[in-house]
Amino acid sequence: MATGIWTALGDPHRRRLLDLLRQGERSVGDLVAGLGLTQPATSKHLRVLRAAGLVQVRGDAQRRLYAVTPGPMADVDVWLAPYRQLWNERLDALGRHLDADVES
Amino acid sequence: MATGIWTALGDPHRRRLLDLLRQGERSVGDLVAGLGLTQPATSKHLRVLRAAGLVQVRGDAQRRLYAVTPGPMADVDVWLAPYRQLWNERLDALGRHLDADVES
DNA sequence: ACCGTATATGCCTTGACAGGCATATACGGT
DNA sequence: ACCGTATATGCCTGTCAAGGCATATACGGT
Repeated sequence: MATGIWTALGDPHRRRLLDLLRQGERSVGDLVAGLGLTQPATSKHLRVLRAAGLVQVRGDAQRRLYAVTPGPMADVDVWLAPYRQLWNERLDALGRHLDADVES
Repeated sequence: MATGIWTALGDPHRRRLLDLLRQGERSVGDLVAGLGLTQPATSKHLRVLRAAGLVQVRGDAQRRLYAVTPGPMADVDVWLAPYRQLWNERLDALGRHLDADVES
């Protein structure tokens, strides 16, 4: 059940992997090239992402095609939501402040 | 400049701290009680949050009152945005699928 | 000046994680 | 059956972060 979504997203390499996968399915080889890490290291990151439910795998002959499954990110989004409201309030306040400056 | 926003938010205790601070300013003592950790451990978490620009401190006699400054979370939000679009598409697709089922 | 309260910092141990290399496994082609 | 390609796993090492305890610092009251 989406163990460690934050941990999974905490690593920059893994975020980069997801960004690469946003363009569509990619083989591990492609991802290795895109990451600059070794193949084993890349595979391990993919494992973490899979465990977190953030990616899906599909076998294609000896290749494995990964695709992003963003569902679990909703958890992060949900946590973030109340704060989004907070920082929007502050931006609004800033906007009003600037408007007031202009008017004065 | 908001170093390690993901790292800062990665720890559950720190997220809990932020959730506590969402209600308003709190002293370290209050936060210690709310966390269940020791006071030094709590202070260290607060240090990380401060370094990430997620909280602000204000001195009040010997107490230090912390308040949340959610600005840096926008970075996370920005990163998340394209995926939000992705999972909304999927939810929409699911919705259409269910509608189709209902219609059939 | 001293003391108590509130908070921060230092030191230490432990556990988790990343990444490299070597190796195992999966699979198709011949 | 064998081989090459593609990917996963095991093992090892270094790094880093968390949390506990002891201690330093800040500050107000007396």
